[in-house]
Amino acid sequence: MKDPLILVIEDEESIRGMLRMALEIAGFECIEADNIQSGHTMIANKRPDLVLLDWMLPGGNGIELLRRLKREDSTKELPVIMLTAKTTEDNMVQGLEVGADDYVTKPFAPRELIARIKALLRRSPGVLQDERMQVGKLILDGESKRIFLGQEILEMGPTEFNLLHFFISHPERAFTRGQLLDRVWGANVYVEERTVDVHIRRLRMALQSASLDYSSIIETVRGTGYRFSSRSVVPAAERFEASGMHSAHWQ
Amino acid sequence: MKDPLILVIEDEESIRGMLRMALEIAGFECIEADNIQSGHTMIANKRPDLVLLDWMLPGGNGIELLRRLKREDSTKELPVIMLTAKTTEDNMVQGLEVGADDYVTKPFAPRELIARIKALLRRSPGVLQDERMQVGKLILDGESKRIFLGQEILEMGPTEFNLLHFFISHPERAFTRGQLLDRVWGANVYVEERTVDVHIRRLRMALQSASLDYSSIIETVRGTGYRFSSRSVVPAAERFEASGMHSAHWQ
DNA sequence: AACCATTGTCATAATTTTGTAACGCAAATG
DNA sequence: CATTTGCGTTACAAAATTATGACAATGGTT
Repeated sequence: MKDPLILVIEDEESIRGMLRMALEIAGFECIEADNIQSGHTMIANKRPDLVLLDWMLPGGNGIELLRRLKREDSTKELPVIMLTAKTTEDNMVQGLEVGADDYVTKPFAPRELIARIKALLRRSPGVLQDERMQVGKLILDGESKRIFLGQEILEMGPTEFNLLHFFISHPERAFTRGQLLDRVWGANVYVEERTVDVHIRRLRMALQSASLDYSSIIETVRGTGYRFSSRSVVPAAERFEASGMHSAHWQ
Repeated sequence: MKDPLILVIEDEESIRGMLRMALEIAGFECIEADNIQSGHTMIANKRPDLVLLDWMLPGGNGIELLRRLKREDSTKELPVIMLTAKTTEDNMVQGLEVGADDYVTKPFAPRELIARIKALLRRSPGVLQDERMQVGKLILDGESKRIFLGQEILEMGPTEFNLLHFFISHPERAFTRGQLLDRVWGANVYVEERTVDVHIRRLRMALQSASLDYSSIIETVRGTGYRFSSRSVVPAAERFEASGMHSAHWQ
């Protein structure tokens, strides 16, 4: 999985440096801004997973930015940790009230900061996930992270699960290996394109149970890549029912 | 078991937001009202398990609503926690006199609030604690805080008990280590994610008696976390019986 | 104070999953 | 047909992820 991206908005060069080092050691990607202005821009462009925001900043108070972030829907969910020099209760309270997800007072122990960052980050991924989709007798349950074929549970690795998840939500459409790598493996991951073939095979293998064989639901599009198509396996009757909901439905 | 439903009656948007986040992380359902009026309506319609009531509210004092709630039989039992900005003894006393079950002064630590909510919910029957749940031959008795496997009593530490309690109330669903930390250990607890592994192991160890071995009822979901699934241990016949009660029932 | 149970962390072992390379067949090309 | 190109398969070693055992800190008891 890709390293989480942390944006540090802090004007003091030395503190930024320390933070960058601590963050990178802990395995985070790190980008920096030294003022509200560029900080806001970076949030819009780089889409960080979390923001460390200094309380006092030139060109506008830090809490001002925080307020703006929590007001906009697009950034409302973005976790923000306030960095404050003062220990006064006032600041903390005000920060939390405006919507900071946590705050840390300088000087802070890097270890504690990292722990808090992790604590916040672990809440993020579970938001956009748990759906349930079905095509024919093939069911993908995002909650339990399982695949059912009829009554049986299919065993497969995480990558195959993600691949199937992507396919089942983008049916009847051909993707190149490159597209699959970008959208299933994630951008900026350098992996041989032919590796996709191997995972396609593993997925096909997994798509057969004792009684049913759905392996051909993933079709090869020669010269292009692969396509998930229910036409090849799902009987006509079921197909009609499913197609009405764009080949998948949730319950 | 369905998550307890908490109603937050509070006019300040930012505080509501913070509360919602804290509550949801702690595993509660959350609905909100920004004034006495709609708050009262929601209590009647949604039947929350507990109410967080701000002291000062537009359209009628918060304590006014509290008084009304405690007067009516239908809502007399409904636990209410007052939120007050002032630390003055007066308010607190007045609130408790009118029948608030607890009160918390702002600024409050989310952790403390959650703890108090749980403490209150424990008292109301059938909501949080005193339940008895069963999956196969595994029985969790909330009152005695004991676990039975068939005839035997299983020994385990508090954390393992809580973990099992959480799992048994949320079966057939995969959780990340982070989610487990948030919901079993509590929000705002900074613990290494790997620690979950260790407790899972301890729980699995505990889940075997002399005659029965239920350790595999906790499945590891590679790349994600863990899942409590009765499929692996409970015979089909029993499974049917249990599933009808959503895999758990209480007395 | 000594003891015991419980916890959170590490270090290390055990397993699974992943990415590649290699080989052979099948489908286009001409 | 002979070639070339693309894909399916298999086998492996590297990389990730989990399981496990040990240990020190903590907190409560006796």
